[in-house]
Amino acid sequence: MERAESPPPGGVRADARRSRARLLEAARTMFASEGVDVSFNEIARRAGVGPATLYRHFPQREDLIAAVVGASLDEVTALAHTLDAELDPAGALSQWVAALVSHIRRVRGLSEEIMRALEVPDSPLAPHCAAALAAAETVLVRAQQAGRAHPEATTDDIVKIATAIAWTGEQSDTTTPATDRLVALVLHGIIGPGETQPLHA
Amino acid sequence: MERAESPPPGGVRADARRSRARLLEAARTMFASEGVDVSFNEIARRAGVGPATLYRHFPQREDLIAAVVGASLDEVTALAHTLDAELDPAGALSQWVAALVSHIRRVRGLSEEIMRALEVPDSPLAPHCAAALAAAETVLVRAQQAGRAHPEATTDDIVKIATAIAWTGEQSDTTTPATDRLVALVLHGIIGPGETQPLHA
DNA sequence: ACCTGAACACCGTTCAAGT
DNA sequence: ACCTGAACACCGTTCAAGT
Repeated sequence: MERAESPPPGGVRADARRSRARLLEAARTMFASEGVDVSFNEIARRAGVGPATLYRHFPQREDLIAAVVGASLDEVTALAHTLDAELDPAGALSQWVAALVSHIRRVRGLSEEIMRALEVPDSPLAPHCAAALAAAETVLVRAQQAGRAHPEATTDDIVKIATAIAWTGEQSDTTTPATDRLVALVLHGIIGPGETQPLHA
Repeated sequence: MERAESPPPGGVRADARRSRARLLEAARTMFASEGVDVSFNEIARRAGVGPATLYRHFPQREDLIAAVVGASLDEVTALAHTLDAELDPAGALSQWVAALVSHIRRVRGLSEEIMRALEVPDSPLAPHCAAALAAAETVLVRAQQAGRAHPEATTDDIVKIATAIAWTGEQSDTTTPATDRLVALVLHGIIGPGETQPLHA
């Protein structure tokens, strides 16, 4: 979906279009290498535009973040339906959570942005979060109906816990297995009536 | 325990002692109100000393943080033994995790520091984390021996998950019940063989 | 031995001026 | 309509100079 703001009558000027594209490209590469907390001024520098131009196109930092990583978040959302169709209830739920965690982990600092967007609903990232919550409902409800998920768990719980696990070890590039462990542990439950399945999901 | 650095032969000068005390006091109040990410310069200003004096006493930001909140962390550590003596295995484990979460939540930004300290072992906060891990072992092992905790769960898992939950909602002052829910959910397990206990711990 | 305040390079953000 | 570069107030950190 496109920006809701109506473009000027004569259409968007060519230089504006070009600036926006360069900013997005610069942000994409810098987010991927340095994380979401890179200097705003440096993104502008890298894009070859003035700082004010960056602010004109993306008034809030989160606007830029949403423009860059929103689509990637939507991918995970879409994945839920695939998993739901192909796997058993418990499998679909746990695979989806694992996928969500690994997606969030791909950009340093993203977990914090998502957590904020979950709390303040007028964030630019909020629509993508809402979509993810809807996707979570698909897999969660099915697992609950099959008696394979706690009946009181909510989609909010699921997404928050996934985000929190993704945040874990964000400081020092912990390898994926470490967070996989936590996902498995959380999903299988720490205190329970003595199930002894091994932890590797 | 005191700083390992040996004091100068003539003892610590009075003004140095006073500066240190003022810095700690200023940091304590500002950490409590604003969180751990307050401006270093402003702490110095509040303490009535120059910036360089702050750096002299606490070369790394984490040195100051450890000096201010270390003791509070040690309280939770001590609590483990009390709970262990008074409660059943599962109760002691879950109460301790809940206490850990609520302690970390009292200072905004602290969760991030603790997570870092868990990963990089030469952090000034690391000793306090190590103590907490040892305390976790007490309650965890007992719960495991009683068959009330996953046999493959480690103390590292416990403390990391608690820290991650504490981080949850740190952005927007979520009320305690919200994190209590997550603690209960994580402890009881999301996917398990159909236990239907209610979520309020 | 310890403190001070000025200094440096940076940051986020805005504003007047250009085309 | 859009961009520019200078500007402002701030930050973390360091350094020469004081006592």
